[in-house]
Amino acid sequence: MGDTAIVGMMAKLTNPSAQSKPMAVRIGQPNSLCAACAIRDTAICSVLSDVEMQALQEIMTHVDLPARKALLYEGDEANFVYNVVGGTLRMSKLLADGRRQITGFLMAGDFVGFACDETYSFDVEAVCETRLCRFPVRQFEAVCESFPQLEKRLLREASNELAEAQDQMLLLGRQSPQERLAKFLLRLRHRLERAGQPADPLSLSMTRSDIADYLGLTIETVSRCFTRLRKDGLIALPEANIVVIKDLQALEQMTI
Amino acid sequence: MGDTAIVGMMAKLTNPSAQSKPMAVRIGQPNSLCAACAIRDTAICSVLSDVEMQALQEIMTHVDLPARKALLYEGDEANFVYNVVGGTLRMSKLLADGRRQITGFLMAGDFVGFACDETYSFDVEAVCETRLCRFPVRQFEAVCESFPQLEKRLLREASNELAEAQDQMLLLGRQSPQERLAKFLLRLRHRLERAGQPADPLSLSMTRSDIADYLGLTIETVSRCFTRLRKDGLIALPEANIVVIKDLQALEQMTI
DNA sequence: CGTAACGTTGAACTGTCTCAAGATCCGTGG
DNA sequence: CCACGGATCTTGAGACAGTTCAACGTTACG
Repeated sequence: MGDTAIVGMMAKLTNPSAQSKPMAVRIGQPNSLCAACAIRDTAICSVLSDVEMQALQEIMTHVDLPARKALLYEGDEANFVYNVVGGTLRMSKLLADGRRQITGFLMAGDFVGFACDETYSFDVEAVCETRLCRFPVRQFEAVCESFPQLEKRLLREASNELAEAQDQMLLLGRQSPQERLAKFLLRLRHRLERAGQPADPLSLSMTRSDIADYLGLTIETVSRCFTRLRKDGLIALPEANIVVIKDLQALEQMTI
Repeated sequence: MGDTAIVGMMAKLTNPSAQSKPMAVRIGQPNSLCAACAIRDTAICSVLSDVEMQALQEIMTHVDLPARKALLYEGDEANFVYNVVGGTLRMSKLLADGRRQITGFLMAGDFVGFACDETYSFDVEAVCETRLCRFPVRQFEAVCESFPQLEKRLLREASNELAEAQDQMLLLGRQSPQERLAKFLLRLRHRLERAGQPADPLSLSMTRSDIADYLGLTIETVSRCFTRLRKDGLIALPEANIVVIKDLQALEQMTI
């Protein structure tokens, strides 16, 4: 019974086209069982045994966000760290005049909250309906003390993000709009596959504006690039948010 | 006696204008004393006591690189991690046709070798004469097991780099050439200050080509931006590689 | 059915790149 | 000591890619 509810929730969270009324931010006290969680084997929790996980579960609460709602803002005190359970978020930075750069999309299994300061250095907002589990950072650190493999896993996670960030710098600094979009689609595909979500008809949860701010382009350029890839037969676009990859090799060739 | 030699070495390494004949790669077996090292209190070693540091020192060897020599290439087996003792290196990624993006400059106190794979995902080359200390990654991990504060320090280091990477994405994706150069100069100033090196007349160890590949621009655009900043009175350029910041506030204002 | 958000397309503009030439600095060798 | 060649940096002119501005189409929703 409880399980079906979770499954239903996850179905909605992982399928962006299944829209529903935005609900208020909900902080769930009644913890669902971590052992049965969808990201049990992919998130940082995967390095803990079911018994060890008790310690995490005790300090964990759920956060549910409707689409477009912010989880945290740059400058906020970094009091919590999170795991994404389902849905998609965008991490971004702003300039004074409103220019925005999205530094990454966060999806099921991702860790949120690497902070070098007392405060976050970025905004995080939900792209679509999203669920996270939340840990008070102090207590989380205490759990890390007990389980060194958790800290090691965090370091692996950070190293991964660092490598991705470097790849994104290459994209932003030296690749053409076409190449950027191709890389974006391939990454998204890879990311969804890894999260065990449908990736053949790629379903985009983010808008053209989000993609543009991620790729360092304007929405018009992004749109033109989609059209170009479609006309060249590399992709199909049954709907604006549904991408079918028709020539994987050609796409991959573009990004090298 | 040994100490004076080290001091002399460091003077050369930290002052890019003090050029000397390029020497071959030298891997020093006779370890200088870590306790007396210039980066003892800024690098990751700072979390270890002199006694604890013995464990690191035992597995450490020095590497000396002449300018332009590579330390490692993308795809190499990630068998070592490093600390930069003195000098400057560039970390970069290449596309098949030779386009290059420099993802960061490494200076005294920086850690090298965050790898999410069995292999490095970037090139690292010396910009000027450089010294590093090198640790076999397996043995380094073993030392980490013994001293959990070391792993914690690494995580802090990675989180820092991640925040810098995100700021660089903002720069590459959304800032004008002028803003990019201003930000670069301020960062370099900050970085040198932190490393305890002279930062008032800013002495650039990297070429215009390096700066261009770091900022996602061409060398011509970088040159024009230098000229523009000079004509606007924000900086002075007594030599091409010496920058005097004349209006710090105006520069800072540009980057926000 | 009307409005608002989102996406696409076209035309003109503009900033950066490309290409080319000249200036400067450095180490080398006559 | 000076001439030379190479590397680096600067500057200019023209080309072009991506942005800006504007209009239109589509979809979702009250």
